Amino acid sequence: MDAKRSSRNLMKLPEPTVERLSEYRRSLLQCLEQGKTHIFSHELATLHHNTAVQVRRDIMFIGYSTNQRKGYDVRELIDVIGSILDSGKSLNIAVVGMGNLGSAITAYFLGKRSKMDIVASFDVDPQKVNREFSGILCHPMSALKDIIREMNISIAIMTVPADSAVEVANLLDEAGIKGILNFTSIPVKVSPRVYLEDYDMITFLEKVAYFVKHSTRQNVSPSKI
Amino acid sequence: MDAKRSSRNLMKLPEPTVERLSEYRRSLLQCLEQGKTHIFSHELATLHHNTAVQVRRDIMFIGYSTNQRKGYDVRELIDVIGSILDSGKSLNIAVVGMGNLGSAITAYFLGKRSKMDIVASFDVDPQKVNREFSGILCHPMSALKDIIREMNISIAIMTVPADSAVEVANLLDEAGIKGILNFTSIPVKVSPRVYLEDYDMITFLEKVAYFVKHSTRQNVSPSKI
DNA sequence: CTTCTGTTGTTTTTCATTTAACAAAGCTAA
DNA sequence: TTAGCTTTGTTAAATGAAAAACAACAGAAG
Repeated sequence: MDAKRSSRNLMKLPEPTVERLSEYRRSLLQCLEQGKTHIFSHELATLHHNTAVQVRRDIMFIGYSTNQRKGYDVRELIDVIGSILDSGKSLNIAVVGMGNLGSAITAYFLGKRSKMDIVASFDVDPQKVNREFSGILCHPMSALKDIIREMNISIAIMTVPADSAVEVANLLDEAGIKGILNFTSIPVKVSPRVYLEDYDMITFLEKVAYFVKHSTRQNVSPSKI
Repeated sequence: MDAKRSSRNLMKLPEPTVERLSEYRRSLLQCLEQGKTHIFSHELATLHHNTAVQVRRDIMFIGYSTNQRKGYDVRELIDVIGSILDSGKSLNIAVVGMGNLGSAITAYFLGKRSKMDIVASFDVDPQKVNREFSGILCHPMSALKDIIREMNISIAIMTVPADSAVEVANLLDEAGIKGILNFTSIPVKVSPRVYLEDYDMITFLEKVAYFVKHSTRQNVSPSKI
């Protein structure tokens, strides 16, 4: 069932692979800054706590290959991953809820990736409305639907208090948003049209706690070169 | 290979299962607040965008069962999940780096879970040292090793700037930390003894972006009841 | 009392992802 | 030039998780 992937990025990649590719790129960009032009599969593997085989397989997946044995060309690899992850049009993003977390995230993302731009933010607090946070203008909640349409925003980052999570999610859904990254600890329901990713930090912390307690586990597989 | 799991929580659970259990508990706690005493498998499933079968299988995994057909007893289920996730001693946590993100996270976690306490924070900035953030005292970076030992801290949340990530990770490693939740966009190396979870928000955002673009995908499986 | 419906618990099957094994090819050095 | 080492690319096996199918059982309704 090897559905032809001759021409790049036509096929849909499995979720874990997409995640890893994003991580690889992050490291590759860093390598570039340090003037590193080539990188071996096992180097990338070490950086991301998995195996060299896994890295090669991922890279094969996206159709890149080098015939050199000096490792992968960093620049080229970044471009190929980019052609998969960024494919085509760039997406506009909004941050909803400009509390501590919201403004931290806005500052954090700023200019980290082309092809993904935070273009607006929202809050109920009149103190915050019409102010800029990290250069991004904060709009009143009441304007949410209109602005999302006008500015062609397709992804929302939800950083509102728990008790308004459901309400806000509904608003976003109605406004025709395409994807939501939910930082709230509340599970929300949206129409199946919307891609929803729940991102609860407590869950991750509990995961770490669990494996710390059952600490026979290693975070690196022993077969790693 | 059904390795006996007669007595609860002896066996190590797979990572995805641990993640889901944590998420279930979050919703269950919410149900409790709303006065809901029983919950069906398909209700939990809807809340978490997976199937009723999956929920039942997870619950079976941890050895809980109800003979009633009124659904699971919310209170009991919370306790059983707790006995797995919180098993035994409670863990002390430190936040390293009290910038925007660090203080946001500190405030966010506050009192959300027993059995996991943020007990200290650290920063290089003299302006921040000796102040309290959300009731947690901020210590100078130089005291990191000592405090970690004194206060028996086993998990660190890393929210420092990118360029000091590696250095801080080494410090934590040397101090004998058991688990690290890395919010930095830099991959760090630690000894295999340490459980490391990288938590890059950009990766998640890129994942959402990818699947928004390839939007044939549904976020809920159609076979969900 | 019996039947029917709705829900759970377990086993089996299917599927996807990871791991391993192997083949090919380029650089290096003798 | 050739032998050997190192690294990649591909195919095949194994593992692990999700889905489906099925069995059991409690309560409701008639």
